[in-house]
Amino acid sequence: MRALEQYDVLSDEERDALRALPLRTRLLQKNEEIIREGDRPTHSCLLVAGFAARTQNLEDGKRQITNLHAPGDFVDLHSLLLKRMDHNVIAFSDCEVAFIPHGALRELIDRHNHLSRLLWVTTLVDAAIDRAWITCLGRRPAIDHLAHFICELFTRLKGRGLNDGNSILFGATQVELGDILGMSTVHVNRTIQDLRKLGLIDWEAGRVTIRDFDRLADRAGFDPAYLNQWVEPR
Amino acid sequence: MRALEQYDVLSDEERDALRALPLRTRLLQKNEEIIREGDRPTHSCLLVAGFAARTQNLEDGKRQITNLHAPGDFVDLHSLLLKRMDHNVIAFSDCEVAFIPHGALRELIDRHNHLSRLLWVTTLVDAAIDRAWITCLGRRPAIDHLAHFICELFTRLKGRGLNDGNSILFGATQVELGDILGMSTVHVNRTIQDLRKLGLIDWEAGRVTIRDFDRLADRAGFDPAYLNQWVEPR
DNA sequence: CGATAGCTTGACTCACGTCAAGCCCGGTGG
DNA sequence: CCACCGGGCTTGACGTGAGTCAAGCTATCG
Repeated sequence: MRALEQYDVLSDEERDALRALPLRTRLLQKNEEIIREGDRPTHSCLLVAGFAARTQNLEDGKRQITNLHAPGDFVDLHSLLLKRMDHNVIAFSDCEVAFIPHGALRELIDRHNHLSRLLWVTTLVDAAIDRAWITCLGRRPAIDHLAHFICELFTRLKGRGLNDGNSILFGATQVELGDILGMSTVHVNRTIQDLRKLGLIDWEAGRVTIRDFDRLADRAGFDPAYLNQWVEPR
Repeated sequence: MRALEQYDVLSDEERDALRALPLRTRLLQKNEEIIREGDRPTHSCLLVAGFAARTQNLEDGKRQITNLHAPGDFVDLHSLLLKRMDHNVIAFSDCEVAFIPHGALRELIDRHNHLSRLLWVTTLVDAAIDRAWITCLGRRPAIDHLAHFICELFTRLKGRGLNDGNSILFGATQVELGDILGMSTVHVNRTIQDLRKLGLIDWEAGRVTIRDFDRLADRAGFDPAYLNQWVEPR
C-alpha cells in the first residue's frame, strides 16, 4: 500500500480492497528461485522484506541482473498479463514474499480502475528504471555507472523509508554487483575503490554510506525524475 | 488494432471503441522530435508509419537509444499515467503519427477492462525488450549483440507483416546503430562486416537481409518468447 | 584449525574506442 | 556538364578501459 501511495492517494475503499486480497506468505533464503523462466505462474509475488532480482542466464554461464526489487514491489505482476515468464526471479537476500492468486488480482483490477492504473504505474516505473540501466550500460564508464546505481538504489529505498540516514543496508557481493552492472568482479572491486578514494562513498560489510550525495549524483548524471516518486492524480 | 491482436482477440465492440478514438495525424521528418524529456503530454502518440526511437542524451553529448518502435506501437502510452516524460522520442525515419487525447484514452481504458489490459500488455512487452537489451549490453560481445538486435527487429516487424521475405527495410546509419547498441561507429562498421563475412546477413542501402536466420539466432542466443507474439486470453 | 567465501592486488591481454584519412555517392549550384 | 560539398561508409594505426588469470589476504564458520 505504501508503495502505491508513492504515486497517488488511495481511497478508504481501495485500501479495504487491497487488505482483502488473499495472501500466502513465505520465507526464502538468499539465492532461492522465486520464479523460473518459462513458468506460467498462477500467483503474483509481492516482496515483503529483503531484496529480489530479475536475472537472465546466458548459454555460456554468464548472468545479467535486469532489475532489483525492494520491499513493497511486485516482482512479477506482469505475469498476470504476459502469462509466461521470460526471465528468472531470485531471492537476492533472505526475504519474505507474499503470493496473491491471479484470480484475485484480476478481480481487483477489473473492479477498481484507479487501483488498476496504479499497478500499471508500478510496471511503468520498472520500465523507466530499465531505460536508465540501458543508458548506463551503453554510454557511461564504469565509475559513473556504479555511482548512478548507488544513487538510484538509495533514492528508491529512501522513497520507502528504508534508508538509515545516508546509509543503506545492501548485502550484495562484488560478484553480484558485477552481474548488475555488466562488469567483471575485479573491475567492480577497483571501481568501488575509486569511488572511495574520491570520498564519495563508504562500502563495508553490506552497508553503503553516501558521503556526498550531490557530488555522487553529479558524477553519475543522476536525475531522480524517472523514478516518479511524487503523488499525483493518475 | 493489428498490434493488439498479436496478443489476444478483440470483440466487435472493442474494435468499434478503438475506431471511435479521435485521431489527429501528422507527418514528421526524420530526426524531428516527437516528445521531449520533461514534457507533460496531453496526447499519446501512435506510430502509423516509419520508425521512432526513444533516446536519452548525456551531459557530454553522447546519446543512447533505449527502444525502437514500429508502425502500430504506441510511442508514449506511459505518459498517460506517468505524466512527465523522462526521455525523448524522435522520428527515426520519416514517419506518420496519430495523436490521441489522454482524455479519450482514459475513458477507453475505464470502460473496457480487456482493452485496458491489452494496452498494458504492450507496455509490458516494451519492458521485456528493455530487459533483453540490458542483457545484451551487459554480457554479450558486440557481434552477438548486433546479431540479437537484428533477430529482434526482424521478428518484431514480421509480427506486423512488415518484413519482405528475409529482408527488412531499415534505414539506420551506422552512427545511429551505435546509439542503439552502445558502441562506437567504427566498431559498428567492423561488426557488420564480421556478420557479412560469416554469411549471416547482407546490409546495404537501408535493406537488411538475413541469410540464415537459424544460425544468426543461434549465435545471438535469441529466443523470441519475450516478444509475446501469440494470441492468448489476457 | 582447516575450509570456504569474499575481497584485494598485480601482470598481462584484448575488445573496443579514438583519431585521422580516404572513398563513394547523391545533391546543389554555377 | 562539371566542380564542389557533405554525409555516410571504410580502413589503418594506435590508445585504453575493462576482462582474465592467478595469487594472497581476511573473516567467518564448523
